[in-house]
Amino acid sequence: METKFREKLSAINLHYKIWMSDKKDAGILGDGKWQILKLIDQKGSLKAACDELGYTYRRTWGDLKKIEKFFGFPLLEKHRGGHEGGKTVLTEEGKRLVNAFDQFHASVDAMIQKGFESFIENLK
Amino acid sequence: METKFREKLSAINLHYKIWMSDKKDAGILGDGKWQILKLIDQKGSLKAACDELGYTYRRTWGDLKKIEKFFGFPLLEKHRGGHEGGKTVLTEEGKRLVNAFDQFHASVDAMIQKGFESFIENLK
DNA sequence: TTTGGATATGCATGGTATGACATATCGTCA
DNA sequence: TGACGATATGTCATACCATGCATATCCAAA
Repeated sequence: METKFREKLSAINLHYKIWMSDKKDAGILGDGKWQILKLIDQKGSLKAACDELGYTYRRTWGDLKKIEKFFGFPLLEKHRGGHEGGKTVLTEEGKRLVNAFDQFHASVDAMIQKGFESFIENLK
Repeated sequence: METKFREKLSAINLHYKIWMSDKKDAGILGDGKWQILKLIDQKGSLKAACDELGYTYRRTWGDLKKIEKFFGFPLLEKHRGGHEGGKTVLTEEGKRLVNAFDQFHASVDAMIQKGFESFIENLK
């Protein structure tokens, strides 16, 4: 089947976002916070993680505050002071959350890609 | 396994968005346009569809213009004038696009829900 | 040939998200 | 014990986008 769509299909880029919210739809965890949590733990520093991802410290700090407020317990071990200025790593719960989201995301990634390919086929 | 997360898990709502864009990341088709396209065809009217979904006519009109500009051919048959003021229905291509997105969305819906349940289980 | 209601489009404005800036606090190590 | 650099937090400016308002255009039916 030849359709008018054919020549445009390769110009289409697929995007998607998954996130979780509380009852009031205030964002809790999404791709952004997930990434930054992972990188914070890897680098041992909130600031360093922000710098690398190009996020502002101010904003990220607010995001992390929200997610911890929602759960009611810390996901991060934050330390101020010291010669290095401070450091931040994930708590056990933080690691658990990130790992769960890792798995979720990986399974969704694969499926969405497959579904998108079918979508394109259907338009050919 | 009993974790600190347990009591909060039921308060978490899952959301996701799928959309397509051109190379410049200008939105082409997403949940909003998909819904409105379907409803326009059903109602035979752009205005009626906007009213029902609570979208502004002004905005929706702009959205539809973008998607048609991207594809380079009409997805809608728009008629002005007449006693009824005018009417709008999908072209063959419009229907084809909506149907393809219908299928895509349905398959993703089911899969994401399943993945989310596993995510919750992992946190228990 | 007039009327009515939907399509079509420009523009002004106001609210919100975001970033930029400022500054306080902390604690370890040299 | 003082200096350093990261954590922690308030505030203000602004850029963006959604919304609303206004208005032009069209044509079938009465």
